[in-house]
Amino acid sequence: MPTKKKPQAIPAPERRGELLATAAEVFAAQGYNATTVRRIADAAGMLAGSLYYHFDSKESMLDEILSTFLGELWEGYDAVLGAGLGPRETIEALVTESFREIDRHRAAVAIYQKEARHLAAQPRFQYLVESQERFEKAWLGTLERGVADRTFRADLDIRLTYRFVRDTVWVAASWYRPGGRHSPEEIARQYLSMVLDGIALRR
Amino acid sequence: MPTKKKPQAIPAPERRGELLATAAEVFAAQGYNATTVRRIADAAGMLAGSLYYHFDSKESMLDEILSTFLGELWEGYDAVLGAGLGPRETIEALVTESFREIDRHRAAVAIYQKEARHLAAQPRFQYLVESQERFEKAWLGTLERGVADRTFRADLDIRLTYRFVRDTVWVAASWYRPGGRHSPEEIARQYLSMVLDGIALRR
Amino acid sequence: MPTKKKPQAIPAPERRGELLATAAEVFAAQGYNATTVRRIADAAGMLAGSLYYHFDSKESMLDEILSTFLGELWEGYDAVLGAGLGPRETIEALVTESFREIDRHRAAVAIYQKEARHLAAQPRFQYLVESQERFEKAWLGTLERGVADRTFRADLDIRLTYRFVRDTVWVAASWYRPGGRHSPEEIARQYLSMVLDGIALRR
Amino acid sequence: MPTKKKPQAIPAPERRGELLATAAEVFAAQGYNATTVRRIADAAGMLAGSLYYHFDSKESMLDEILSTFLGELWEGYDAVLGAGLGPRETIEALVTESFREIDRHRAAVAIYQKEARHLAAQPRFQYLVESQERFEKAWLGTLERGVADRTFRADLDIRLTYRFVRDTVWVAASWYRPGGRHSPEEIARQYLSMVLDGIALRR
DNA sequence: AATGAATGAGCATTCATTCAT
DNA sequence: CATGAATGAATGCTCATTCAT
Repeated sequence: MPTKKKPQAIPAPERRGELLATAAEVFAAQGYNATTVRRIADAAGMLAGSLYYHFDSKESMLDEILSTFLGELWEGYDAVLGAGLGPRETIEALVTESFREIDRHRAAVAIYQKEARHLAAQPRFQYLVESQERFEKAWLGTLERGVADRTFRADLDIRLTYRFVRDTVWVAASWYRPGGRHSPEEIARQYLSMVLDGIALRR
Repeated sequence: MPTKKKPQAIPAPERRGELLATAAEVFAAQGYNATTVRRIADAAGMLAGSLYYHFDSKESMLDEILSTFLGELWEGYDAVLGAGLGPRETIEALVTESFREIDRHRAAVAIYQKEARHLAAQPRFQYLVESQERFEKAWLGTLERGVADRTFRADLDIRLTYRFVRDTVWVAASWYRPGGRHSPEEIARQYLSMVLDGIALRR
Repeated sequence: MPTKKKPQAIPAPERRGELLATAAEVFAAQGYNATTVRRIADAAGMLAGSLYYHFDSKESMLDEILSTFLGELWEGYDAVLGAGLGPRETIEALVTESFREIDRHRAAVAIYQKEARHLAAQPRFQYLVESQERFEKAWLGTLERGVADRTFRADLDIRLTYRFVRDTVWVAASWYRPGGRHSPEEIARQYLSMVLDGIALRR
Repeated sequence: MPTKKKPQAIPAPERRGELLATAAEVFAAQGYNATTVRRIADAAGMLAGSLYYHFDSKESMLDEILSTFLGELWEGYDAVLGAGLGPRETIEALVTESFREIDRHRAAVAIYQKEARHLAAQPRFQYLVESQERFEKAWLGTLERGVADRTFRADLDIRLTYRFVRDTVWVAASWYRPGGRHSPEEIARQYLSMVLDGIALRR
């Protein structure tokens, strides 16, 4: 947790961040719907009603958690996509960036995995749909470039391949624990090795 | 599926099955907790209270859906595991069987993915834990055999590899729609090709 | 339970009686409100809905149980009250008759004790109020006669005495089990001895 | 009683007490099962859900009402039983204490009378059984001492006598209204006179 | 900033009752 | 006579949210 908040006057935006981190952890552990505002408040050491001084609603906490996460994710992705790398290097960089993101925002990623689909139906979470579309465009485009320049195999259904790679990376958030045996970079390397070269021994 | 039953003298135990299929569909679409008994009843064309003539509780519907699914899954898996196949053929058969299961029980698989973790804490759903342990033993054992006999690569963390393969297969339930472009067997073949040989073109 | 019902044709009024006895037993054991129609049906070996062939409603079962009991009770009481006995002999006869009634209709008496007060508010059970009024008149009148002719003590509040005697007798239904150690007449004798002469040893 | 609280800074734990008194009154009047949480809330001038801010459940209200009552009852009883009185004086003191308790906790006593038997089956209300056993031991023991020292008659079945005295006292709660014509002590005196010496005039 | 108390809508579940067969 | 299936109103309870202090 960040520094001690200053005695007074200043709005203490850090408090927001702390509370959101707490909320994200609980949402990830119990699921958004199953999480009561009271449990978040308990975890934050306050009463349920007090959260409403900081946030409009339970939903707006979720909103802020997800949009903050997606903001940072796209910062990283955009840097990769704008770097002019080849298809294979782009995939490698995106996967590595993804595992770093899982490391930094594990709770947010887990929430995203569980809740994105049904949240996407609400206007408020329209940006989830947009993000997903950009996401698909970036990955699918890279795979297509790779097939075209013979980096990737041409005999696979490309949408199936896209889903394979995408899922393969992100589900890791469901078991990944920051500070565990493997660093995000190490996990990325192993995953890339499996995705690119397969698990069968080459002869 | 909520097709109206024919105006004949249908035996009745089928009614249970119909209702469970309806419930599974709704659970899969909205999540177990977010699904109200009323919505299930709506989908079944009856009133909420009427469901309780057939089932003890919302939870017992979930229970019956999951245990039925796992029962059939293990029937298939046990046949594969008892067939005396080599590691690669075993993995191929398990993956194919899994996609067939996704095809037959898409809703149940989706529910399992979303809810298994927190349900496992309840005594009533202890069998989820047991199933998961058997599952892990079967897959991990096969991978280890494969590493030993040089079917699979020895340079990968084996637990990471297990998770990779496992997740890779089952998340497919989140996008798979029965009756779509690809048959389960076709999807299995493509997934196996990616998992075993990778997506990179071999030189 | 009575004789085997005849093969057909005749409406079998005995069946009603059997069912009412079953219902009374369950009402007495669990309380009227807490008793579900299903439990009565279970105890009678049929399904809940089937009871409605015999009775209009759960309430009408209760009604029939109570009115039958009160009918028999008043038959006995009226015989006593019309016999021209002295106050002490009247009290003795009423108490003895009451214990006989408890012996014959234990369930009904227990139900009466628990439910009469709040049932009395409903028009349908108006007869409970009337019965209670006749009851009070009979007992109070007898006690007053006894005070007047110096059979009973004059130094006691007569309404208090009435309640004392009345409650004393009827609560016995809450612990009395037919076929137990004491016959109704034996219990009546002991109660009368206590009520009339007290439990203290006379010097 | 639902008197509006004064517009001051009242400590708040009193609120619990007020609500419990209200609930007890309703339970006593309608029976525990027949009482809806909504009716209690109505009587307290709030909505049903609001009660759950103060209490865990309807059952825990009942629990608190009964255990509070029994706690105070045993405080009084223990003082009497520890005072080293003779059998007759002990009975007199217990009866007087009981009527005082009825005066103070009329609703709780009435609830106890109606519900204790079936509540006793639940583990949560085990203390009702224990209390009843201590109760029986105290009364039965006192009666036995009295028979031994020739204070009480030897020609009566002692268990029957116990039930007689016990019921005789406690049913009074069903008609007693605090603030009525007779003080608890006056009623106790009359009851004792009847129980000990009988209602028949001595010659 | 936070508390304590309350709101009100909604939920899973129960149950007396109905009715076609 | 009895069953199987359904109804619909009510019940205990939960929970996001509000607001005066």
